[in-house]
Amino acid sequence: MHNIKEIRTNIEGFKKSLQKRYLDLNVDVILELDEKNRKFIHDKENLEKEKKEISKSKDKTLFEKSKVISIEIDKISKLQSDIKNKLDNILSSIPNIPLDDVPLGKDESSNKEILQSGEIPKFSFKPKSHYELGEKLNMLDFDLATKTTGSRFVFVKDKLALLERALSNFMLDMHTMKNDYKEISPPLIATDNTMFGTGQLPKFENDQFEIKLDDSTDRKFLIPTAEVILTNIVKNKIIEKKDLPMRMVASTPCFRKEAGSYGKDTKGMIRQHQFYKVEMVSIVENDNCISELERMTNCATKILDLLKLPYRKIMLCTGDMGFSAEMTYDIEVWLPSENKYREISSCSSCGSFQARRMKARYKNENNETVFVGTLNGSGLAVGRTLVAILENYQQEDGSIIVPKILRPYMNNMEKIDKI
RNA sequence: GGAGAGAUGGCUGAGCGGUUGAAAGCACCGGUCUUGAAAACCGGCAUGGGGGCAACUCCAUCCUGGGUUCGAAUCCCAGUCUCUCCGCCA
Repeated sequence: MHNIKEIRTNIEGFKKSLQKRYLDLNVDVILELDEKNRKFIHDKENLEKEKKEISKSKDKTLFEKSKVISIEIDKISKLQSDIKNKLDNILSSIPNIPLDDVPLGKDESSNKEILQSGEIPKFSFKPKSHYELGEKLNMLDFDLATKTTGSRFVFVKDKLALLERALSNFMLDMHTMKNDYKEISPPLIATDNTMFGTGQLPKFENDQFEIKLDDSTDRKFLIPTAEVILTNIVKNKIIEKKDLPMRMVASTPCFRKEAGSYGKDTKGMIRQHQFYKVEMVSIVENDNCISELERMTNCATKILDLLKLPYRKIMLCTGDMGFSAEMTYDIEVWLPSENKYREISSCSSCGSFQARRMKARYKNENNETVFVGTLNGSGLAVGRTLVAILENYQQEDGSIIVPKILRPYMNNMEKIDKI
């Protein structure tokens, strides 16, 4: 959420920033609404002052006049709040502004590769896709999910279910024991206001699963990522400086409609309506966002290092970043069947963008109340990690070697085999 | 599901129709004292918005939304949330 005051005082700068996002937005409309809004506020306040003085004077002869003023105030208030709503609607749909170091570009072709790591496996046979492997093992069942639920769902069974659970546990252990994150098991449902805080609403409502829970006035949604519910822990709070940074991690199912991705990744479990993800969230002092982003990204890549999966780290360009981000690293894991890297984690700094929407603040060293910085990153997407293990660790006979680091989490199983 | 109680500043907590934006305490910041710290004492300390270069000033806000009144933190209605008791239940 952008500060209208800042926009007003730096129109050209704001326009330029939006151009980085390749956004076609009429800034003049914003300024016009802002001006109208302020005029109404001004008029309204003058009347309110007059009314206040009458009531203070307790002069009965003026009471009738006060009534007339009240009616006038109501009229102006209505006009003012309509304008303000329009303005807020526009402002809350404008994405965060990229940091200067973010490469300029419209789409993923302008993303910048930072590094590659790990050895891409060589196969003496044609590597199969994860869904072929999983179906042959009788441990991934897409048809069954279609029958019970619909497309873009899957039944994970038997040893792969264990592998999935092992991955969650392994990742959580790393982040809690080595990386200083506090484990949270949060609600999987969030209110509309919570969804607004992290930026899923109002613009991306079509991607969300709304559910009917009760007749309360707020709306409820299944979380598309634990980022939503973890970040909003600090909503409407003023945090003590000594309590920062706050680092939290959760393993949760995530629910996404994936509207607009028809025909994309329709096979397999790359793109599902429901998937597990281990999510890291950091709440930091605003100046520490960049260093925390580096730290968080390292926490994510460390998991891939330990699993011995080849990956690369890229910085997303201005046009490819998510709505709330000011800088994003994507981590992409190597998938032999596709012969390319696929996203397995995305770590973003949101600066104070989400904090402003959530009204999440802290007292800085000058005792001023200022907005916190928020960051989120997958550490990692569990479903896609499962995919990566199946494909990278596959054997010619269709069995899967269990990565060494996971074996303690899987009753020391060394291989996933049919039977 | 039934019956009650409550929601006030960063926190705790008074106030229950008219200088109350709000007592008091804690926390925090500045000062005196101290070799330094602690204690004690003095002072400061809510948020959002409008106007002004600024000192400053105006408006709103005591859970949310309506209503009564010249005037509402205080009265009325609706909603949300929290707590206690009873019932049901993983």
